[in-house]
Amino acid sequence: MATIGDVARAAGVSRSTVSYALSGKRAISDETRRRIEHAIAALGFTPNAGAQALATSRTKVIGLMLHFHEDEFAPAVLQYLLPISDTARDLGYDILMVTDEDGPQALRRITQTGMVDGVVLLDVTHDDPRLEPLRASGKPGVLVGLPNDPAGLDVFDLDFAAAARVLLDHLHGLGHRRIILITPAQEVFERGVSYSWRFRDAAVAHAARLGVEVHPHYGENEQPSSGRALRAVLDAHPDATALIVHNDGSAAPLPMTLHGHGVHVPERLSVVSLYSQAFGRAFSLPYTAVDTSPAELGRLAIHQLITRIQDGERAGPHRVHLATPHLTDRASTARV
Amino acid sequence: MATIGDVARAAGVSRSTVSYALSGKRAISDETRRRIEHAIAALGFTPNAGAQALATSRTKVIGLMLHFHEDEFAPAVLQYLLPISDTARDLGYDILMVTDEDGPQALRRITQTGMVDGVVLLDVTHDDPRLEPLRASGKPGVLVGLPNDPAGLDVFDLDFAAAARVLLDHLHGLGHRRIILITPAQEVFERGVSYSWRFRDAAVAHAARLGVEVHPHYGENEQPSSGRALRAVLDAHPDATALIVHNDGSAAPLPMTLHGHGVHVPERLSVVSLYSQAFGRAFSLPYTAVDTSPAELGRLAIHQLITRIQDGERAGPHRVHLATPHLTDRASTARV
DNA sequence: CCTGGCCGTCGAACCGGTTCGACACCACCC
DNA sequence: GGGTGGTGTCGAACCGGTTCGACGGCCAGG
Repeated sequence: MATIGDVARAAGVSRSTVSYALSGKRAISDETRRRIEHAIAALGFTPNAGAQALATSRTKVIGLMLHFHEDEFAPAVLQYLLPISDTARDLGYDILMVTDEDGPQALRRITQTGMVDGVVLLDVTHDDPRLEPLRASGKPGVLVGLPNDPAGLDVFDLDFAAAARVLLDHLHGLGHRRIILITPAQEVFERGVSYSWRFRDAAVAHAARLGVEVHPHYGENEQPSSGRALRAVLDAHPDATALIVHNDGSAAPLPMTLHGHGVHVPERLSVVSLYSQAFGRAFSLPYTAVDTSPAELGRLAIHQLITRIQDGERAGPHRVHLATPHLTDRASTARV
Repeated sequence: MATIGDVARAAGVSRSTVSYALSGKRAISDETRRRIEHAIAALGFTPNAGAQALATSRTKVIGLMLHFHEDEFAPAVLQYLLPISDTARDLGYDILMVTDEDGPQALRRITQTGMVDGVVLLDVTHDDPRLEPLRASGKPGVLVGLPNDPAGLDVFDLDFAAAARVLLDHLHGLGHRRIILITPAQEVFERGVSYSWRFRDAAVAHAARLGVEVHPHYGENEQPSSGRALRAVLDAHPDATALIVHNDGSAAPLPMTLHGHGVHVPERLSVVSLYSQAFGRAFSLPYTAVDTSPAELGRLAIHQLITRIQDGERAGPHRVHLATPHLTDRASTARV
């Protein structure tokens, strides 16, 4: 593997001149630049990442921390991965994907060794144990998921409370007054993933204001328990006219579940949910839903992170960005 | 951030002594080791990854190259990600995840800059353009997916031809003589993903040997086209008694599709497929199927890669490992 | 008592980049 | 004609580790 010294020798200049030609931080004569470029092409020179990192304390790598939990639906996480990776690459950064069981320790490892310039945390919980080591590391960090105290970090998440109100308003406008809500699994609440209660509590509160009955029930993540649970809930509320599903694991098999129970949508039951376009396409979900736009959030998160990596203090105060939910009407709701 | 020099000073020894205490490559007295460990704990020292990489030409990072294609079902790729990441971490390696559009160039970037010690390629095609730059890089590489010429690289994949025979034998044993085969989408064949024709061609050949009719049809990846296509195929072969589905995108919505068409399994139609346990669970698939065991393949691939990184030549000749398929009977087949 | 060998430690060189200060050269201006 | 300023290049130091050769001290063996 050719080094910058080899290039310098081939071009008949010093190593520093080659470095400046590459970085453009000092002026280089056309003639010299030409010879250097020639030598680089001839030798197939590529700067060594380790040496560059050592000299500049910059690695051009971003850490992406995620963890697949038993209680959550794996394909859901995937939707964030790709946009984050693609956006980072467009901006010249690579992604170090970390899925360790022990998040805080893994975080310390990648930050303190200087492997990464910044970190994205996915699936952040209310009292996430990764936040403290992240702050202590001094590296820029951006969160997907809203914690209790996001001080010193940037947050990008959907405004789940607003999403609840949008969906309720939609159903209320069509005359629905008795509504079933399938929430994330109980373990998700217990793990402290705040979107679970941000949505549910806002739904309950808004329902009270509208004079609507909302009956929340914990969803399950896998079939067939998910289907059985849903049937039990439907049976328990025979007079309910609408269903809100806030649970990927329950939404994915929903068409089959409802069909299996002979429930016609929207004639017998109006159904609304929350999921991304990609998710809906993969699982063929035909429901009116709030778009959770993971691609959009991932893009924003990476842009913010890289701005902070490159501009430091000048990037301004830390932000909590809660994206405004948008409803996509797919005609799965009807007037009562 | 504390450096090895700071530790040396605090412990009253030289930098090299600290290095040897850390690596264990030379003997260190108990007394000195104690002082060094003390200093390390007090200063919170962690060796700098860039410096270490520069000095040793080892990064303890593995490149993982994948790409999400339009014509393939996203959740399928995910199944490989986690086991690969977990296994690597267990063995002390981190994962650099690369999803670039331009695979060969991305591969050159991560190998020639010395960012990674080795590379895993997912979803390898018959004539994969990433193989040549990978070989040229001189870094160990392991493939998931069987290419035309795997010289110099290790391959881990399911034996799809054997899988076809296992499934056909199973159906043949139950008396089925007219069988529909849903293959991967046509674009997958055209992209050169060899498992598509390895399975189909073996099925056709084996069927001829058994005296069974097999009718292959390209599947689609998304609903509702996938369902429509299936119905058309079923109508075209009204006398078929069994269905083999070799297509994640068609398998995922299969229960709903069949249910929607009023096809009872296994009374009216015996159904077999190929998918992993995790995939089947996520999509609630109740079919007798060959287990594609992505977790197992991922684990093996990483172990082999790391052996090769650490042992070089001594790791022995390159292997093409085609895993023997195993059938999990879920009672979705019946005697004719 | 001397010698040989092992043990534990040190200093220096090296890995491959970046960056600072110095300086030669030239044009320009007064 | 001498000072000024800008341009282009160089050498040296530095980033933070690893590793090689050297060496002093100690113990065992002859």
